[in-house]
Amino acid sequence: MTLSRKQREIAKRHALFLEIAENILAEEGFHMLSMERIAEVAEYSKGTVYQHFTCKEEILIQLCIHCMTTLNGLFERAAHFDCNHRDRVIAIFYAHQLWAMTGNNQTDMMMHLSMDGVREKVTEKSLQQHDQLEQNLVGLVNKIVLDAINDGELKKHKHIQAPEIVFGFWSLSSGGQMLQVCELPLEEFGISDANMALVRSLVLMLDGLDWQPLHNESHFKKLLKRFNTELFAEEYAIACESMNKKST
Amino acid sequence: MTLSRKQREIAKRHALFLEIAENILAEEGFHMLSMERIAEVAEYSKGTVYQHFTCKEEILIQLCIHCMTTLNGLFERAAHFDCNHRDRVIAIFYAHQLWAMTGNNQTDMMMHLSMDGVREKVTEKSLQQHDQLEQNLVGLVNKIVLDAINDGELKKHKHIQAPEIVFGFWSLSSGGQMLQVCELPLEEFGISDANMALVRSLVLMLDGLDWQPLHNESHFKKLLKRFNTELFAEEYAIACESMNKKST
DNA sequence: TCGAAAAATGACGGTACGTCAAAAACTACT
DNA sequence: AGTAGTTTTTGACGTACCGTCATTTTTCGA
Repeated sequence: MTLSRKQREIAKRHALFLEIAENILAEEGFHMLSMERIAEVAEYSKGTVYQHFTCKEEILIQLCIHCMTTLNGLFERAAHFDCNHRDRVIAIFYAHQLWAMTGNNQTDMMMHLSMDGVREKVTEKSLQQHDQLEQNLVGLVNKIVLDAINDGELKKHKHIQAPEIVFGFWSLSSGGQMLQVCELPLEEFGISDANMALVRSLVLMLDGLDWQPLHNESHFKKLLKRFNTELFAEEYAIACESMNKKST
Repeated sequence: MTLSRKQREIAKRHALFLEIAENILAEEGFHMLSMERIAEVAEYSKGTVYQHFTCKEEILIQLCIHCMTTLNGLFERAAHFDCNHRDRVIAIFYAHQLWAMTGNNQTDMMMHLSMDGVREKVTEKSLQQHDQLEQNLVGLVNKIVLDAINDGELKKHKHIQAPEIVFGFWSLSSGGQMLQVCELPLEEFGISDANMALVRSLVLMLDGLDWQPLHNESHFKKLLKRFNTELFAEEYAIACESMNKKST
């Protein structure tokens, strides 16, 4: 019992540190995140922070793991939505966009993680967790593609296999988010709603694959509405709120 | 005259510093790049390096500008290749992939640039140069899309305009490169040739747009061959060499 | 209440950034 | 050539952050 209470306290502080780190990241950006600062805000000393995280990068990857777990949940939900496989892919893609809008700087964080020198410094355990989650996310989409082929929605292509299709989706989505994160003047380029542009690009790919059933515009609009009201009602609200805050 | 000689010397050293920075970046990664190290390798003192670059970030953006100038050249060539508009888009996309394979860590570099805190620190002049180049690159592709619409290759879509289409291409390409740069085990996911997967994804988007004339496989193969032997013969050779070196 | 074990602390060594006063090199004029 | 004035180069310095570890403080059972 005593031990357990102690453990609970430690876990709580662990979460506290992560939360503080996330706040700093969201409000002041990555370059302002430092161990000293976390310790200061948490009113602990640096050494204590180091008892929870072997290094700065370890905090980063644990935040990422947290993010990806959320994302995994969203994807799972989308993958089991009551619709055909084609629309499920769109649902997952949409979930990714929604997620990026929801939290602050989450995409940014993920980008930093994939940068040079991070994977080398991080705990083996965290690395495995991270890679496992990544596998899950990709696997989920991959399975839908395969299911679609099995169920006849999608014809097998000679020159592009399921994993390559998934890679294409993944590139489109994460690339689009990256471009949004770096302070590009997208409006100047003539893009008012980047996320919608990305979803429509995805649809282009699906159409290019001749993935049945093809949409007409009204079906597509209805589908989006279902996402916002049924599947991701809560997330949609948060995303809207978050967007409003930004423009204020 | 005297002044001019001086200026030439300064320009030469400027280039030297940039070259050294590029080498360090390519061989040891971003986290090993430091002003001290550049000075040491160049056999100058730190202060002298700071006379050329106001800060570390300034070196980064100037390297990026150099990269983007090269890229701009490739894109220009591709945009005037003797073929239809559809194939020109593919040529530009292909150029981007080839470029990423050519140099070392160029994509990596560009990613670092778009990260938080860099744009704030950098010279106004460099920033403008960079943004101008970016505008050029995007504008080039945008123009091809518009031309294709004018020439009847591509029908105007109600719900996705030219800039959004370009944004889709851009996301796909840069996202794909990002995923390759972070040390993802793409083979494990079932992807043997990521760049080909990306090009094929692009073709899916074009097909989805019903951008005429549609390809059959043999046309596509021939087109790629033309890129490798006519349009980008030199770059293709360098890219192959670079790939071999990596696998050694 | 006490003493051993566990936890928290912050001084310390190290690295890198960016600055600036002093030293060195260069120029032009006598 | 010698010298005075200007420009360039230098590296020591102040600051910030990382990660470590000996010392101090707290905890907890006897």
